[in-house]
Amino acid sequence: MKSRCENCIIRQFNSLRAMSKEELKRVSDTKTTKIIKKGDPIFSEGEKLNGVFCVRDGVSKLSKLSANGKDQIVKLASKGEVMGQRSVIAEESSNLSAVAVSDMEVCYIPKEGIVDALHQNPNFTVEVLRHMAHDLREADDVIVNMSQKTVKQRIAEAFLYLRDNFGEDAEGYLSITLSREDIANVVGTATESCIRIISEFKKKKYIKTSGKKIGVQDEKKLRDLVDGF
Amino acid sequence: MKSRCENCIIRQFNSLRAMSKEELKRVSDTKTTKIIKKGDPIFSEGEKLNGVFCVRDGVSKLSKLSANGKDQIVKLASKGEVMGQRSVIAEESSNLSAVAVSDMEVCYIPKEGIVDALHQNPNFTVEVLRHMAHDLREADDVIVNMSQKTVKQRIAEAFLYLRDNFGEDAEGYLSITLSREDIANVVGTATESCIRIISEFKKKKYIKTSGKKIGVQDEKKLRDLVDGF
DNA sequence: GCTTTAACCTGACTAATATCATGTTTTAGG
DNA sequence: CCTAAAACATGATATTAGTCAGGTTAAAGC
Repeated sequence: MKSRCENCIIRQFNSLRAMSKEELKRVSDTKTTKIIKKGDPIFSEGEKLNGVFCVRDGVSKLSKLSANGKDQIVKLASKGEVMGQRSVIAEESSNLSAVAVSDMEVCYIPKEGIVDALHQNPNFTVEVLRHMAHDLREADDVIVNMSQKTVKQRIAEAFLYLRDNFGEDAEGYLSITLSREDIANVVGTATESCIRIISEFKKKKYIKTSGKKIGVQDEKKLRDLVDGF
Repeated sequence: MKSRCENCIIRQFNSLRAMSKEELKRVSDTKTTKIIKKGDPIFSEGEKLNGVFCVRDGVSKLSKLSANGKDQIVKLASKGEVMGQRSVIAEESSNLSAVAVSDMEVCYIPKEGIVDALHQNPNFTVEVLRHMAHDLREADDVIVNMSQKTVKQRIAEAFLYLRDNFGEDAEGYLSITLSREDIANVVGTATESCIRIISEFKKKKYIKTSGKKIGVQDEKKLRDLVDGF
């Protein structure tokens, strides 16, 4: 049994909510749902995308390979986010790779349904535009953080960001579990430096760990650090 | 005598070209043209924008203040570029400040004409969307550069970027003249470090200078440096 | 359950870059 | 034209973060 986009609550979180009944029906008829295992790729940098991916469950990292062979994670996409929009809209091959960070369920939507709606339904287009404007603002903020904050500050900020955007479990650990290497690739540092700073934070009781899980323990201290106190 | 948007060649470079005759007429009727002196602000971070600014001549730096008091320049806008779009679309106050880097002529276009066109003319909306998708890709590239490249590489890249995007004069100097501090703020480094590296490049004959003007002299060496050779 | 591999961790060293101090040149204003 | 301020420049030093090398622990495959 295939579920319908019309009934998908995920839609409430993204631009698809601005689609008309008919547009949504078409999208639903052409979409395919995929199960993706943790660690598996969804698409790769340079690949021509013929559709977008709507995340129903799990988290994906969107990264770009740098000249020195390191992956810079530019965004983490979770429930409700649409991946590959930018490339489809700009009619360019993807500038990012997407890899599942946890087990995922995503819907693949062929671009035709999206592109046609963009040209015919201004409400939908404006909605997509708003989303992209938001992403652009976030990107500006990241640029400033990268150039003006220390690695320590960026790691502290990353934990707060992960907690605020992905939540925490009953014991106060982050719902999202990233490897140290992934965290390093989010903040743009060497894995060893990242591990060292995590150890330091743990020693200072800013955070707590349990296996791979990490939990924010002293929000204020972390925030002060980020703000430069 | 007031010039009309319909006849403005600048329009060819931006999303306004996708507007209908009527929409353009309205924009032209409500716009005002301003002369802005080098160093003068156009708008500031946090300010609520009630319109966008279309650059007719000159260059503006778009920057964001970081916690440690430094300005990070996120973009340089020149002829044909529209500033403030993002904020107007997202209906947020501006996340960036705009300051004239050279004497400028800009047209201020009240947002109503833009917003209404966005909701009524899908071609225009898609055109704006494409532009923003492009900007977002560039932002991703900047993030990777910031985190993965050395200051030296970023400065080398900046000179090549400035030449490719703003051109050079008959003697081979960059058409755009930035202070050392501005260059430092583009690449996200300390002014002293920037000056030092410029001196080094000059000594190695990668670039030449004449007063404040800088010219690319050895493109290949600069490019090799950027690419990590 | 054992073995292999990947992830995590720590120390020592090095390279890159920021900061501070100070001097010189250029530019702008009266 | 003169003077003050801003921009440019360079040296010395301190700090940050990257790299290399060697471990330990945890996880995955046979």
